[in-house]
Amino acid sequence: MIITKAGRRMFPAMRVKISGLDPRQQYVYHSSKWMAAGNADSPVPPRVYVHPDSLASGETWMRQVISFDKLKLTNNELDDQGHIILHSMHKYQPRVHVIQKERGEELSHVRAVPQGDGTRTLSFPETVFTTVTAYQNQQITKLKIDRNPFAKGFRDSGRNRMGLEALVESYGFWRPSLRSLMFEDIPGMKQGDKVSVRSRSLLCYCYNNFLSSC
Amino acid sequence: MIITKAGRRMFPAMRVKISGLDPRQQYVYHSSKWMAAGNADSPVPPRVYVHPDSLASGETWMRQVISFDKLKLTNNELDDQGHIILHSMHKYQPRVHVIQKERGEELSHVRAVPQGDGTRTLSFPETVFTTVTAYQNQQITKLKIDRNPFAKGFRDSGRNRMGLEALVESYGFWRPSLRSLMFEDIPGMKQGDKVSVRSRSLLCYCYNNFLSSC
DNA sequence: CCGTTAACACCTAGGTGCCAAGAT
DNA sequence: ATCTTGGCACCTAGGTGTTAACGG
Repeated sequence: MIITKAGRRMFPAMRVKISGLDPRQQYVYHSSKWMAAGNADSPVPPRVYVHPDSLASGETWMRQVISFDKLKLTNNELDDQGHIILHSMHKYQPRVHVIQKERGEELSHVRAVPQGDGTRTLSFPETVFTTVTAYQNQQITKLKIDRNPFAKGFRDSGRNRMGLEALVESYGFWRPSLRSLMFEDIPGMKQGDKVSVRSRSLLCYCYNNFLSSC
Repeated sequence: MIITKAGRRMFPAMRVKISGLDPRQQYVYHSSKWMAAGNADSPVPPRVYVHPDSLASGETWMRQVISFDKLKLTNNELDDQGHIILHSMHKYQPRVHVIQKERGEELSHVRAVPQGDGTRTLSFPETVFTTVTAYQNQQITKLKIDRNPFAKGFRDSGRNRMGLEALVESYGFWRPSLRSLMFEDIPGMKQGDKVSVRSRSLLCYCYNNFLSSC
């Protein structure tokens, strides 16, 4: 994933369909978790992306696909735009937090995600990605240009579509697949089985698994 | 103000600075109230525009000017985009509601504004406007073109700036003036004097008073 | 006759990868 | 060497008044 100082979107965006919620007031958080690869060289407190539709009822969240397409990544540790701060050349795994609204707690881009019974944390291993400042692999570049509407200016309309795209399609990843969610090991959290999540837009992430660099 | 079926913004937008709030959780609503001019020919239930920053603390609201520039007006009574539905050739007065968040009440574009001690309703007589589908007065047109960045394509950069603009400037309206707020006569509401509001962008509205049509 | 509509040219605002230049 | 930066051309997305055609 390309990151800059000014902040760029994550493409493709995390898109999720959720069910099994109580039609009560809920949030959806989205955050990023730093994965392995070196010791603690991250002095920056982690941030979360609060979905702009928050605060909304469970009924509202379940009605349609929840898209995090306005989320922006940056490598600027002094960022004051509320973007998710990442380090280049590191591997990350996006996480989605479903947080039940209780009492008068405030939403915040900087505050840590409240933990406890009211919090569900989901993560999909196929959405793991590596941050870069310039693409290392020409096939990833091609894929981004073909899929991202904002990159249409670089499209080579007459090219033959063979390559990784056809390969990945043969794996059946390009169609949304129903995923059971994976609760993380948060102390005191019940591993309730009522919530299910459908992950979409997996295609490009799959490339990140096929190719070691992105 | 121009209204269409698809929905157009109100220009200039309502911009307000508020003080005297308790730094607790608050909303800011914005709605429109139909004024006089004929009997009840409005079978459509009135809508309100919920400021996108809602829900936020009083501290947040007081920190900067609150702009309602994304509010859209429409003359389509079957509108399903949540826009404010108005009738053409009628006079309206925008209102701002400051609503204290209590319990678990939900925000809604259609629900009526809750009334009681926790609600303050403000209105500025100088922001009264008349709805049209085509401008009736060439000076209003000129003003809109000169002030609205999206209408820059119609600007006649070499024109002489004399006319109503100079006239209104002589009245001192083009500078933000501190306005004491006017609480409406809502039963059971205390006329507390702690809240003050600074209304901005009054210039164009003033034209609506100088000119009978807009 | 007059109010309304929809397509239009022209803007603002912002999201792409590219590429030459800079930084380490 | 390798990674990073900032300006760029090229897009999407959407906000203007205009204008001709429409409709009561």
